[in-house]
Amino acid sequence: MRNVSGSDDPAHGADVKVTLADVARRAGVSIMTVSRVVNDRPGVGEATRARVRSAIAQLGYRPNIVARGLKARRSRTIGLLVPDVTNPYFPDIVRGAEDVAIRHGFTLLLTNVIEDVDREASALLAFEDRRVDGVIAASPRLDDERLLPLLARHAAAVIVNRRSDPDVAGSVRIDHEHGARMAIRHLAEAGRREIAVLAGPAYSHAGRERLLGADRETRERGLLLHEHRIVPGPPDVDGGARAAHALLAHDPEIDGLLCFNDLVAAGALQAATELGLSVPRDLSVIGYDDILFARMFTPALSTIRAPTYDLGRHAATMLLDRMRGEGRGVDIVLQPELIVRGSTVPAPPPEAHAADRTRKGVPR
Amino acid sequence: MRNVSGSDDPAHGADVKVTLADVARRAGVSIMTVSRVVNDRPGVGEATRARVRSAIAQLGYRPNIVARGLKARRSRTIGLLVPDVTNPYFPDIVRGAEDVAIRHGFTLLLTNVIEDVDREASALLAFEDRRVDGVIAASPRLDDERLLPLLARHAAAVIVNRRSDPDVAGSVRIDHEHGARMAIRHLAEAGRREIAVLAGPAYSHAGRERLLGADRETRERGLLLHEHRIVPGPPDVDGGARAAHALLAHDPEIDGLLCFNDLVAAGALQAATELGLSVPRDLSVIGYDDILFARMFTPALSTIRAPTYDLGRHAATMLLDRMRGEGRGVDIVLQPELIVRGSTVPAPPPEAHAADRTRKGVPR
DNA sequence: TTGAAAGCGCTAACAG
DNA sequence: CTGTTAGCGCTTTCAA
Repeated sequence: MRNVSGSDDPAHGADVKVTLADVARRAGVSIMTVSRVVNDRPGVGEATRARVRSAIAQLGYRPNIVARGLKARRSRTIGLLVPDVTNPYFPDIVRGAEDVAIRHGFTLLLTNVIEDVDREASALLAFEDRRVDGVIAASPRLDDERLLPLLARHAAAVIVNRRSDPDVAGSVRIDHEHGARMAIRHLAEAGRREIAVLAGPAYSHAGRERLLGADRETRERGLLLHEHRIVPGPPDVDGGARAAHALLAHDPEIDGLLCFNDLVAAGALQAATELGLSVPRDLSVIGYDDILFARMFTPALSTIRAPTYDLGRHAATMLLDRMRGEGRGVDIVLQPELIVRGSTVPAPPPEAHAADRTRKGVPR
Repeated sequence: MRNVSGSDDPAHGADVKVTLADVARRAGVSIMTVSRVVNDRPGVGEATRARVRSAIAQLGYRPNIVARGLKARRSRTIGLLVPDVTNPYFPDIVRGAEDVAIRHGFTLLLTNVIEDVDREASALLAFEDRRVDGVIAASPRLDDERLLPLLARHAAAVIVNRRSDPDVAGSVRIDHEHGARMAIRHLAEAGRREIAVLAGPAYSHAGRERLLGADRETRERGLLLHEHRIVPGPPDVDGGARAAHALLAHDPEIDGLLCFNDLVAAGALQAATELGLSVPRDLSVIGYDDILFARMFTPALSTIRAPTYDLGRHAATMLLDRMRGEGRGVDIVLQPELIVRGSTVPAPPPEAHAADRTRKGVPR
């Protein structure tokens, strides 16, 4: 019973695949009957059904998804595109999406495009070649001009972290403008007036929305966000360190720094240390995303928490809906949350507040 | 030219797929000729080849990998199994494997089994149903009894972080026994005598090897590793915090702690803080893996660096070899490296030593 | 309730 | 150099 390889044949070594025909022969029925049983379709007598079931079990039959996909035009596979799994922001999205997908019998084809737009485009084509049933593009960097036609060729698509044409793809995103506004407001309330932004990759849509929010919020507070205090750069620790170093060395007036994400913020914290600046005394640093490690930095990083797992979960759910032709025109916008820690204010509030309740895998 | 959807038909919306037959008709040749051109096979005149090429370009033809896989029995897909992408240890492996795979025209089917052995087994079967060309199992938790038959059904397989029967699967692993020995030696040389181990999941093979190394090394140094100072637990921050809290609260003598991985160590650092212990004064903590964030903890975490990216790279290379029937019987064992930071010794040495050279995305 | 025939899009093997 | 035939394992359609 626990023998996956069938009882007739120990099936040591590969390529001894049992087909519908084998099962049919064994059960003394036609291959169509077996197919019906396998797919739980009506039109098979109880006795026959039982006989077929037992043949399936004996032979250890498993349907060949490739063959099924060729005929039936569905693969029960979802293509998931992420810029870089190495950034802890994305694995949470992956897990959210995967949990939903698996529960519905789908498998994820994950592609990591390493922050490379061309690889992004070719990954989308590769998904198509493999006839995935739908795609989720997490934080795509391609411009609409190139992205939308590529997505339009898929039966169903969802974009994470960016607005989209609802006919082409659903959209699940975070209100980044609001997130950036919260961050700026927090910096301002901490008394910071000379604010700079490490803006991340120029092609990031989320980044642009945050910049918009930061710009508006500073303006409304009568602060200035000088253009040369908006510094683009790669969305990783190294990129953050370099950008922050250059920025702070040339412009020591800066006392508040909003970072593209927590990795960039980690780099900024390092740069500050190298330059002999004390955080938060001389400089307040706020990140974005609230990755698991943000609270372990020194000082612990204030940040804007993005509900990443939910982002993935909603994206997959929405995709499944769209595959069934439902839910077109539904967009989901999730609200981020301000998390205050030691990198922006001298005396961090007690850590164990309500904000920590949604995060799994973290003590308390 | 840049029009992916073909020039005849704007092909807005999905399911307007161009087939070999379409191209053949357009080029006025047989479908076999087109197939030869697509696959860069000889036996087609230059003129014809050019004509076919242009038809392919005009129609935006892309081969249907599903159909090809059905006939040719290869999908150019590799199944990659990881316990949990949320642990920064694994994304590095993923990237290493993916870089190699993509360079050779393969795609990764990634499955995250969330530290669940049953999901691990079913993921392996799902790979089979999809007729992947080979599988890489990263740190599989299944016991040999269950794992090996599952892998044997695949044409090619590689196990990461664990020994294996070379007929069934290749093996790329880290010399964990040695790694644990280095860790213990380091603790001992720092004057620690009362050593405990947060051993991670009982089913982890890597964990067992490390325990073996720790046990031998302590013995050889005339130290004792009491059985009740070996505490299993989940391999995440939360698990580490709980285990460390319980252990240290009941056994305050402990002055050296070897952790299953850096996440567990992070939890241990938190627990130490909660218990009012100063690291490294009262307690030295050493992790394992050297994830990107280890250096950002407070204090910065001493750890055993595992060459993760290389692990993935070698695994994929070995798998590709085995698919071609080469390299059976070749095992790869990589050596880990001791990284000393502030969590084990009071005065951390200058950070920017040679050890940092292999790690990408980190300043300096 | 059951089965036979046709074909998804492609490639291997053989013919011309 | 080019094309024809057969068939991968399955599901859809239609007939019994």
